[in-house]
Amino acid sequence: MPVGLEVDDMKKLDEVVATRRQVKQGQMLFSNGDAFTSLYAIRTGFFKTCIANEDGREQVTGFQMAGEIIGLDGIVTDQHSCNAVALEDAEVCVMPFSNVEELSREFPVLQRHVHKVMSREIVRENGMMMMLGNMRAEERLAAFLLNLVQRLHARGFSQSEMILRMTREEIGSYLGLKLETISRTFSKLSDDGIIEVKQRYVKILAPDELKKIFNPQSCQTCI
Amino acid sequence: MPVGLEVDDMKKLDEVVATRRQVKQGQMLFSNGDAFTSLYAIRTGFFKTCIANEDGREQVTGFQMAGEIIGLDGIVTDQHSCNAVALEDAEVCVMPFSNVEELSREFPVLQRHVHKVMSREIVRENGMMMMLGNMRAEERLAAFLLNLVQRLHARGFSQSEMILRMTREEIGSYLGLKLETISRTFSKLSDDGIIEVKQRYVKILAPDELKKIFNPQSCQTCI
DNA sequence: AAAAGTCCTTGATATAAATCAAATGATTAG
DNA sequence: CTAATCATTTGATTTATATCAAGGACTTTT
Repeated sequence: MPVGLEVDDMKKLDEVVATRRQVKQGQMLFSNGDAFTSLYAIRTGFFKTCIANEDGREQVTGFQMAGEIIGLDGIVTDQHSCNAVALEDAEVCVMPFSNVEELSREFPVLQRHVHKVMSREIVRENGMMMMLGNMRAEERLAAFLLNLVQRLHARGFSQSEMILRMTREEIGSYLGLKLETISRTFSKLSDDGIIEVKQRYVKILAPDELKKIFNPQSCQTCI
Repeated sequence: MPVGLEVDDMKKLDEVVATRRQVKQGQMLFSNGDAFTSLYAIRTGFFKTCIANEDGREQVTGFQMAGEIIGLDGIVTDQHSCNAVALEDAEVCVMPFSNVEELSREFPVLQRHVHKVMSREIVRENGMMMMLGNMRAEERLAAFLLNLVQRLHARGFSQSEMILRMTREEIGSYLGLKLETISRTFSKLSDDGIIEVKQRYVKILAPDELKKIFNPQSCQTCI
């Protein structure tokens, strides 16, 4: 994944991702309390990570798709502190963390890459704190849809259409809202002609309007 | 900071933290957009990190005290994405990140330490998402106070008393609440005899009651 | 094809926290 | 020492979202 490596070096790096693992829809890649041994690079499929309170309340902490890394939560205590659930059949590369660390010492470019992956996750979660602490339901959903479609587009999919892999309840949990609020907000955006929604299918009809909801200042067409 | 090093190794590590920097109360150690060059280990003082929306809304993303590391947000883009503001006169060790990376390659124990620091921050932010997404005002403030006093106690301070370094507004921003709600919740906890509050001074009178509010299940004395 | 189970939508009502407002208490500047 | 500013508390009211409830749509099972 990191660039700037020689062919021979690449072979060494391949060792780190030698083994793969299939995860069926609904199954867990790892769960809270599991011993931490490896990071996982998602090859195909779609995951959610979530944590649960003692009194049963659940918080989805992220949705991850192909090319993204999960498992970073386990490093600090050598135990995972969240559950990683496949929302569709998935395949991951298992990257034993001791290998990752060993090769990071050998290849500065890999080391830098690992650091960036972790920093990116910290910055993402900072943004989530802003969402959860300051934004209204419509803003949260707009930001969520824009982020999702942008990540899908970066993987070669449409920049306006998508099939959601998660339920309204899971979106709600991620955004700190109840499923009814998610549903109502979808309906509102649909009534306003900004998106088209049919169950899990979402089409963004007016991306600039959506951006304006998320962030009134930064809209391209309304300056 | 990491353990398991020889004396000679320690000297090398000292190089990484050779320079120090004073930050006066109210001043910024770094701010959004600044080039990222270094991590900072807080020697003395107290910081907040915060991000600001384009439309002026501010989210405090963390409070940091002696022994903690700030600046990890800058790694991913080589630019800082938040502001770090000293809430009291502070001194930090400047750790040029290139040195940190270089020495990490040489000393696996340091490498592991850096990874744990980053993972800890990810896990902390996961917990904040749970707070902001699922908990009521009283639970958030209880969790906040317990966390703060626990960190202070780990540094040799009282396990029941503390002087807050931040305003009600900053606590509110961190917890996704308005300052009036923080004030009312302080008053409620005080009326219930769980804490004593006099402006910035807080004394925890009934720690188990506070834990029960934060997490009804995990209380020691109520099983 | 019918039944059962999810998931989703929508309406009516309740509620926690926000907002607006004013007074009080602390801290800083002159 | 006094004025001025800033931080905090408290009350009254509003509001966004949660909760409760019911029906509808889609999916899976039999």
